[in-house]
Amino acid sequence: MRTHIPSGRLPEEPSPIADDGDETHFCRTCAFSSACLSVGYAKPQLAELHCLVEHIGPYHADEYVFRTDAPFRAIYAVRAGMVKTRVLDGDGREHVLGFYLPGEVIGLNAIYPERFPCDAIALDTAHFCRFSFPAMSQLASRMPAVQQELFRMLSKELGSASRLAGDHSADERVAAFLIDLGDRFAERGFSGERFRLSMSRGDIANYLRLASETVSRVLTRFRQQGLIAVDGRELVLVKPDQLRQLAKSLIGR
Amino acid sequence: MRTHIPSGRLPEEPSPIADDGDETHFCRTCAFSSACLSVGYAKPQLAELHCLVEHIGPYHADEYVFRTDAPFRAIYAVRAGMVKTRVLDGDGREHVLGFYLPGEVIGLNAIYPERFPCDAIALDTAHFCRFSFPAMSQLASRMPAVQQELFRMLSKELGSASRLAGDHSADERVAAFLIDLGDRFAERGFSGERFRLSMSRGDIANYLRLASETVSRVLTRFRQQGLIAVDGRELVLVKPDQLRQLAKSLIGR
DNA sequence: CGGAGGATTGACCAACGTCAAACCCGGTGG
DNA sequence: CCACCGGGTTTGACGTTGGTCAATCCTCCG
Repeated sequence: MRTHIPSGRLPEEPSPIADDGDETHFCRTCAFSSACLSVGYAKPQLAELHCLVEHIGPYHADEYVFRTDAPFRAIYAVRAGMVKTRVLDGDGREHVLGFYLPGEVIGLNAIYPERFPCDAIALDTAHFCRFSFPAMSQLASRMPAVQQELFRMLSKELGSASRLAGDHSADERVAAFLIDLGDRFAERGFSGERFRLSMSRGDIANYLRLASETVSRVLTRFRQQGLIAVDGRELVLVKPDQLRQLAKSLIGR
Repeated sequence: MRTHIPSGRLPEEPSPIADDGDETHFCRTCAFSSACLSVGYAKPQLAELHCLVEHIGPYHADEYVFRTDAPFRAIYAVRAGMVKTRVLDGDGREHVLGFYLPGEVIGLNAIYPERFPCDAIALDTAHFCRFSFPAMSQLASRMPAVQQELFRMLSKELGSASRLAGDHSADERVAAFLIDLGDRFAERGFSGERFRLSMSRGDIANYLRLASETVSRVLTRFRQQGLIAVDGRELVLVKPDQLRQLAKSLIGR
């Protein structure tokens, strides 16, 4: 059974697309814009960053952005759409490492092995900025703010990876997942309480280490309890505080 | 019941201690030595690294090296002994993020939040090198090899964090844990098949998301199957290949 | 209108957690 | 020297959460 989502099809929400960069401006949501702008680099320095960026896309749902074992040459910032990264284990079971929104960066886990340790697959129609990593680290040597931003991104991702590693109930994990996604949408200027889950229930399950049936059941229960409203992949967090309460053992401190 | 470990108390094994650094030499196992030496930096540059290092310790078992929420100023390389990092969740349950051997570095996950997101607790008598992080990143800007090494360490840790996040049976997780530890001992020049588990069964359990009883049961089963020999915390991997086989869904791609 | 893939729901089951008892070892003090 | 104590470890019995299998439904498409 479905819940009718209150005011229809999210008419006035900005779509989670930030494809607004050009030759001299960063996309509104870009992970790197803050690295430079906030520290006051002027246009000429920005140009350096721009000249190592390559806009790629569109990729359509289910298309690979990069594949496991491909040699690592670049990191990718999501400009529009949504992606998942995943590994397939020996038995062919999928483990989803993460979902990435516009403004977020993928490929950082490939630096050490010098090959991508995972696949990246578009969930939506998605666009990216590709940053050559050698060029990027060279730039980082000259621009401490860029270096700092790379350190921060890596460290941040380390934090979220270990959050998932904890052992928690299905309810806690699903609640934490919804809250985290909402917070990240909000961080990028979208609504944090009303958004689209571009991934399938199976993807969510493979991310949270649950069976897709369990994800389904938990979502249904949350809906019955009035915590959320779901219509297919459209989602509203009706009682975010209560969800956050549920999730607090995971979200941590 | 206990297995008598073949040749007694590991008499001729080098103890996992690498406290052999001085004012002009790195410890044999140091994570940073390769960053500089392998790229051919001469003594003067090395001196720069040395002057931002501070030797601290000894810490005894159960002593804190740093605590959750303490402001982040430095990263720590283990010189001798073993440490765990851990978080306590809302209900006071412990989640162990990792165990660290001589030559490995802790504190990288504190860069982004600018506070330590976890406690670090000695399991043994342990010594450390403390590297001021501001000084370190400044140095990284001037020495690409240092910057590169930091990126690599962060990326590597990201890899291991997501490995644990997968969903696997208790057997697979314990096997992977033993193999991983052995590989890391070997990487640092110690025996990879005969070593001491400085942490309690409970610590292992909190790391692997199992109950300590389950860890105990799996270890006894492995012993009965002749895969390992255990005497308290002394361990021998009798059939590493078979363990690696068991662990492959976790270790591998 | 029909087909296909995802989502939901239900019934059953197994892996692992919980609770509890016994055990082992090292340490301490009489 | 030995008895006692205490924490960690092992082992056993049992319960619960979430996985598996299967049927149905829904929705998006052609």
